[in-house]
Amino acid sequence: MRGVTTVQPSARGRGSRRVEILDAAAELFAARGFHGVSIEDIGSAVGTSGPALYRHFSGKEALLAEMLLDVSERLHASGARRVTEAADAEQALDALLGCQIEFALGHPALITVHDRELGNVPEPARRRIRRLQRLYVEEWVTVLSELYPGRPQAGLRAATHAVFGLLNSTPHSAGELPPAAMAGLLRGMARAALAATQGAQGVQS
Amino acid sequence: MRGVTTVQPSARGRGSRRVEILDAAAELFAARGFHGVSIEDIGSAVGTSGPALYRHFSGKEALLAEMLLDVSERLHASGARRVTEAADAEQALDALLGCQIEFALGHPALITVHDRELGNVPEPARRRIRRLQRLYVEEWVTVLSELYPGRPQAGLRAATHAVFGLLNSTPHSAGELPPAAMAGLLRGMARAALAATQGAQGVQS
DNA sequence: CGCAGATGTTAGTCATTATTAACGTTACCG
DNA sequence: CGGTAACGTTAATAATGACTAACATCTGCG
Repeated sequence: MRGVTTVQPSARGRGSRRVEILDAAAELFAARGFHGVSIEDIGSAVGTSGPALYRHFSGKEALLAEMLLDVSERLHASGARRVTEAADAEQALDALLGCQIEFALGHPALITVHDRELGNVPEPARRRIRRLQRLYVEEWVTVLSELYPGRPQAGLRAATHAVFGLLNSTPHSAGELPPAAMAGLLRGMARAALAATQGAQGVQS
Repeated sequence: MRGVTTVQPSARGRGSRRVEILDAAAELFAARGFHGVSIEDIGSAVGTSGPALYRHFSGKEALLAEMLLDVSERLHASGARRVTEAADAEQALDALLGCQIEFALGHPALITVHDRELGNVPEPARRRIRRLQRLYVEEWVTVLSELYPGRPQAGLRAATHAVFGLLNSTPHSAGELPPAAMAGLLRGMARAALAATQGAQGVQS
């Protein structure tokens, strides 16, 4: 009945269906949480009904795993590349900021899911995702160590997480500002916040 | 069988059971999400089994609603009180920062649930929670407007959300730093980030 | 004492939902 | 043409889970 896909059989790229599904699932997971979304929901979001998804993924958890793995890899990879291309620590930080801001503004749903649903990924994949996340954070910490020498790593790690929180706030203030202005604002705030880690260990009254 | 509550019938406060349940539920919701936690889970977390909770709450959603309503009220109320007690805008901002940091460090689970699970609250209560959240944000925006005049409200609102993201990052960097150091760090970063909203509308290269 | 009320318990009930089974259809390839 | 692989479809199946019912127990109070 619905096999009337006479339009374009499976044109438009080889594994195009997979990404289509992943995109739809990301939106839904971000909006209602992993357990708040059913396979049927995802299916109907891409125009098929429910069990069709098992032609593409071995299960709901596997779908989530692939999604988060992909995000972690993209963040880590583009972060690493742009850092090695940078001339100095200053530029490296700019690159990292650009990387994260670009991703947060461009894929708010993925960012949201990425830091909420790791707990629902089954063990084999979870370790890999965690490892990539850790590497990405360490990239930031390394650059910051170079830029602000003498500051303890623990503080820089906490500061990094804080900046992630700041940058990833995008989904909460959606539409408040045009994207370009938002990017500029976030970049400025993040830079200032990082610079302020200076003597913060108790100096503040 | 389990009625051997001969120890302390219901001593230790009148509605102590309710808060005990709310606390346990907050931890669980923060860790696994609203739909990832069953009534049974919450029950066994407080030593009773499942349906006993219906003696205290009319349902799972009602439980969540009460939890979020309480958080929103506490944040808004203490924010409002401390702002009116402040001598000037500078002190008001300090008060707001203290308010939010104290809450984020003291009740990470509540903070987490508060900005993830609003979508699962049924309509009558959801509106009230949203209203309180909006009022709380507007409190920040008002103070910031006073402190940094001439900046557009939209930008300040976005900046406020960004600072919330920064401060609420606490659950992610748990244990990285002792609480006092963490509080100082967050305060310093937030202050600097807000001050940097100055000419951020595109000045940054 | 005897009853009211608060708080639990266990055993249903009824939906929802992930996953599998069994069965088309369509497109391409020899 | 015949067959195979890719992709869907509509039934089960089986588990889980929210909520209700029916039935204690314990406390305090008249």
